[in-house]
Amino acid sequence: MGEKTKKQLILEAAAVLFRDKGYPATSMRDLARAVNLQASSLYNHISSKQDILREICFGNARRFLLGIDHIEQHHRSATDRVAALIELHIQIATEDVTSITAFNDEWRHLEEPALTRFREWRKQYEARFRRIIEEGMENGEFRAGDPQITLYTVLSSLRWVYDWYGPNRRVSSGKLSESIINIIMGGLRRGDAKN
Amino acid sequence: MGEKTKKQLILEAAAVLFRDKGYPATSMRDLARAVNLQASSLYNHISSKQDILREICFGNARRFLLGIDHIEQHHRSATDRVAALIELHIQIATEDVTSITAFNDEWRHLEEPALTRFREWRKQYEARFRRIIEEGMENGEFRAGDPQITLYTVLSSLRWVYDWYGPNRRVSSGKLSESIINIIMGGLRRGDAKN
DNA sequence: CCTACCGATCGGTAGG
DNA sequence: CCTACCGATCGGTAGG
Repeated sequence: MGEKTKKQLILEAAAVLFRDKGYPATSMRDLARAVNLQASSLYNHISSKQDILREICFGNARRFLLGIDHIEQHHRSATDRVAALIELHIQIATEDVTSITAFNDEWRHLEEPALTRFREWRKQYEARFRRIIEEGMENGEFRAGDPQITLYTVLSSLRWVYDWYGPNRRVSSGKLSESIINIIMGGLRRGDAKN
Repeated sequence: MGEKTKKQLILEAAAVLFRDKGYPATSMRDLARAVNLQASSLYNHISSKQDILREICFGNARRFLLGIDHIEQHHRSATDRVAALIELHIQIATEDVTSITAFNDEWRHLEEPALTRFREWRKQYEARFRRIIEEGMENGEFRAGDPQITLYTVLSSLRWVYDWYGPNRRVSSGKLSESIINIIMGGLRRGDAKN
């Protein structure tokens, strides 16, 4: 179990470096220095640089998929489900900012076959999210619109939290979710303004 | 002027490579191959790899700053200004997708002093955008909220267009702007739903 | 977990 | 615009 902890330390240090410099610009010597090891000693805990990226990306993909599983089971209306999904993204982002940023920005450096698997998972996640938006549009909870454009606008609007939360924790995770849910659900415009 | 054209070709090829592989993973040999040159011959047109990144990032920063200049002069209400800013982002993204993606994702690989200068420009742009949101909240056009959180949510919601537009041109730039303005201004929820 | 080291590739220069 | 080449650094292995 001493082994296990060391590997975890390496993965965490790698996430920080990948976030700050990106995967290709992070050398195994950088990483070794961060955990007080020689570069060659890293290979007692991980099998390759690519292996580290895969663990980070797959681990986070899993968190999102488990999250949407739970939400589909415990919420019924499209409004509740979208609100819960927004909360999920904020919660994941705020409880492990560095890992999620690496996941978001560096997945494209995955090699095959991991890359295809990762894209598959993401496609599934997006399809389920889009289905919820479509249901909301069909049953009148949401205004009509292009579900794909709506999906990407919502998903994308959550991404800044990954880059921003951490150095700027002046706002609690709960307050942040509430603010963002308000903006996404209700828009900028005041409710009593002209349509 | 043959020189000038060749440099432009190099910058465009570099933008494609930076978008696809990222700045650190793009080698000067990759770039040379893309423009049918030997790696060493690139240096007759550009002075360094860093020089290419700087031109791409500064050029796009300029487009955004000129855009917001124009909007502040020609629009008065916060609603019009935010709508015009959204259109600006979509327009810039759709008329030169590759360059803008490199600008968005690779600027952090700028070296000093370019990095500081770039951050400065971005800070100014964000401050002006935020000021418009604050004015809208003060005069009642927009619902009250945290201007900083609102700013980032709006800015971020526009970012997916950079990654997505290009292979997916099934939607015109105008239609896309209209849809996104609707979502950001009015939110997901139907206007007649409970608050 | 270390020392020693590998072949490959990097950004860039010299010189023409 | 090319050939030839530089020192530095890369991810990773051998062997203990």
